[in-house]
Amino acid sequence: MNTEYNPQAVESKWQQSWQDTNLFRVDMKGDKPKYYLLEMFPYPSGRIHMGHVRNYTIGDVVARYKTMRGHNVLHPMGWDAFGMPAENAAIASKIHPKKWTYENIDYMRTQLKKMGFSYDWNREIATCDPEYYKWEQLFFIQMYNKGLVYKSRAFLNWCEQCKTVLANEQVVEGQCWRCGSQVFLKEHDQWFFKITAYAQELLDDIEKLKKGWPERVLSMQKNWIGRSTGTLIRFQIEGTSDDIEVFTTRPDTLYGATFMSIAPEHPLVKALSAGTGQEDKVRDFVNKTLQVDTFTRTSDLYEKEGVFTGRYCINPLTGFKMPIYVANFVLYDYGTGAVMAVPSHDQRDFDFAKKYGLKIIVVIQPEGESLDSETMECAYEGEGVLVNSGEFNGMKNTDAMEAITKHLQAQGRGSATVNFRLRDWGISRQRYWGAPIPMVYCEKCGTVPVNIEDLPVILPENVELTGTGISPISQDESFVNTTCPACGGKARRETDTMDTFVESSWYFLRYCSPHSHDKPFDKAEVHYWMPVDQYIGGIEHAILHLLYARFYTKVLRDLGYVDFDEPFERLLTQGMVIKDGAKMSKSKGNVVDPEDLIKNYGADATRLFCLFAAPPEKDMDWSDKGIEGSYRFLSRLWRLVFDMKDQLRSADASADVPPKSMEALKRKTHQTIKKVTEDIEKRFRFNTAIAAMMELVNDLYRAKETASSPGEFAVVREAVQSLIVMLSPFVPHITQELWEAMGNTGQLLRMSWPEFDPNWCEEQEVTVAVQVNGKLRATVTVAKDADQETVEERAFAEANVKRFLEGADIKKVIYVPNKIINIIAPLR
RNA sequence: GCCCGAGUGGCGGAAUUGGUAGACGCAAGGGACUUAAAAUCCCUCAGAGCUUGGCUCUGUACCGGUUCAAAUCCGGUCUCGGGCACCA
Repeated sequence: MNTEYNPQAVESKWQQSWQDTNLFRVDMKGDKPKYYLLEMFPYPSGRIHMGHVRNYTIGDVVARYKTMRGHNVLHPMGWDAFGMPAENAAIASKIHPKKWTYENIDYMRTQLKKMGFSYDWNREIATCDPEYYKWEQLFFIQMYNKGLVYKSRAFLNWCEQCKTVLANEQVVEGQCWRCGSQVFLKEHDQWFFKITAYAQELLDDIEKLKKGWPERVLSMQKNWIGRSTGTLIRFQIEGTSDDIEVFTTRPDTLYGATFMSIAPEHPLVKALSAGTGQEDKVRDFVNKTLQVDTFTRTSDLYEKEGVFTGRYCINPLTGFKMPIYVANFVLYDYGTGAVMAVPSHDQRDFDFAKKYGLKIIVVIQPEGESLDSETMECAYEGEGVLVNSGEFNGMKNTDAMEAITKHLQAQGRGSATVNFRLRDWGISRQRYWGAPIPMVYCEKCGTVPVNIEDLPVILPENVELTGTGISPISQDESFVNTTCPACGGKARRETDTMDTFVESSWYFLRYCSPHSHDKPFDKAEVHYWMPVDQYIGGIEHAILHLLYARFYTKVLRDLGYVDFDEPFERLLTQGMVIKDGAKMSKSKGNVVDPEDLIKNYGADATRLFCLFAAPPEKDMDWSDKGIEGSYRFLSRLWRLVFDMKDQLRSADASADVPPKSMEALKRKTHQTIKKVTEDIEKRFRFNTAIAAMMELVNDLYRAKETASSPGEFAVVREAVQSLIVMLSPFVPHITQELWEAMGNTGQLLRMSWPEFDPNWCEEQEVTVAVQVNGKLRATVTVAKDADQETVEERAFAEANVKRFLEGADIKKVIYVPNKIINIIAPLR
């Protein structure tokens, strides 16, 4: 053992040892309770960043802790390896995405090993491996056969920069989640996963997640699913037998519906305007609107405009001829893409009606007021009583909602319905580096799934990447041209690839049996390990990945693969790593490279600071000075053991009765064990756990000065030994080295977690605060659980207490044992 | 606009059930050791005041309330962060 703490030497020594002994290998043998700890796997972008370091350090503490508590812990790692950066790198520097990806994986694996994370590398997976995406293609076909996958032509979010469509979840404030450029709507053929079929279940099962997931994530998911109840109403288009369908949450205002607004993307637009003389105007308006990016279109400031289609529809209750407008504010995506407009009771419709001179009819009167459609200056959106509403006049509007819906139902013109904001998940990507969609287009048979025996549909490697926006594999004739699985005739393959979020929707299942060749995963293995007991990752996936994975789990359940409803029992969303008040980014120049930290301070100091600087769920401020503090602490720990190593080696840690001089240290030791155990177990508060261990080190430095006899060193040894074991999940390398230096053998990961003795956790003397009229006037030290009389006697003896009691009558004394005594004594 | 969270020293943060606010660390200042520096060790460190080895007052975004006692509970306000949002 060296005098000086040299992290590099210590860390590489033990990393080698762990690898050589397969220390982190797990399987489902044994009678220990299982524990599945999962961190969100990284995209192999090239190097790990501080966000990974923080995420995986938190996970590693829990994994090691649970192992030491006697659990059989599955702690896997892999690569979310399909995705656009690989392709962009290929376009920019002519490296094949596969080569680029696998080189990155190799480098990042080395980096993760240098951090000392306890992954079972035997279970490593990369989603770009055909052995992985083969099963995804199988799921796709099975979902297709079950009606959970369909193809449709629709207006979709298009990112010009990435040359691909995006799912709704991947558009943030009208911008691409990946590159930040503006998103436009563009008409496309797309494959969809029918996530809406699970909308209600996804919402209902949030209840099951309440005990283990952060409230914040659940409320975001609830918002996203966006359930609202209302009425579906069919309006007949004048002069035809066709209908326009509308979803409304205000059927009570139907008598006031005086016109109709439909989205520019609505498929009826063309037909409606045909032959009315409005055709040109409508076409120009639609084209103009479609050119506006999504962000502008959905902003409050965007001018509300519309064009009359030249047609009318009939209000089913009043028979009123409602002009049909194409309006730029109507979302094709929500409800039916058409809205019945009630200008008297909806501000937007009111503004629109004023602008285009459309009729306004008041149908709800608020109590004690009388609105007049001629004079009203804004819409009335509140509650009231129905007027101008035929047989419903006089009814409260809240009652009228149901009554009118029933009435419509009887006429065959409407029905009560539930509408979700959630849209089906569009998964086609017009990009190369992804899993091919296993479908074939046959001239005779139409769209046909690939035969299951023919999977995987391998992504061709010999392609040219130009970045022009045409799917590269569509250029590969040998890939595209195939035979129809049904009739054997000439056919063409689908050339879009799947959204990479599909891969991350089930990778946690593959980890359970990563080498399974004949099926996606072994049922018994999955049954043993799943669900994930603790999932850890960034809040940025609150909706995206976490919603998709929940959906996919339910689909796989319905396909008979798994028998649980939710994949992740508990979720911890860790905060971002911030420096100088901003998220680390190249453009801001505030990036800290973990590799430099490992080089300068070692992995242990890096891990320690990540855990100590803030509680895991909060954003963490990076501080260059802070990591020096962590390094200082580890050096202090090193010296402590080094200075005493001879005495510690010869001391007997099992001596039961400590000498008087060491009672305080023994007490502190057991208090620290209790605190650290509870902080990890109950609260995930690693920062306070570390603070407690720092206190113990401070006390040990004091004890070191006074200890001389073997009996005293026995207590010191117990303290140091417990400390090293407890610190090992946090800083596994230095602790292992010190463990050995003290004359112990074996891996700390195989040691059991120290137990505290409750008798030694309690102080025998306590400091009781003495208050007079609620203000602190003194403190007295008394025996633990001293009775009130004793404490009172001591309290009254305090000079400062006497001073404040002078000229006062003691009315009442409140005593909380071991804490506080409050003397209530108002002045005379 | 609706729905969540948060607000404590110069800074990161602690106070777990309402019971001594500021643990632990960083920064800063002072001292010891040293030829010197680094490292290390020790001390001070919320603000104001005073009769200064100690004591008083104020203090957990702001205003008010409940309570013997509030950072913690309740009502209101402000600020910041996040989500949803022309959602029919």
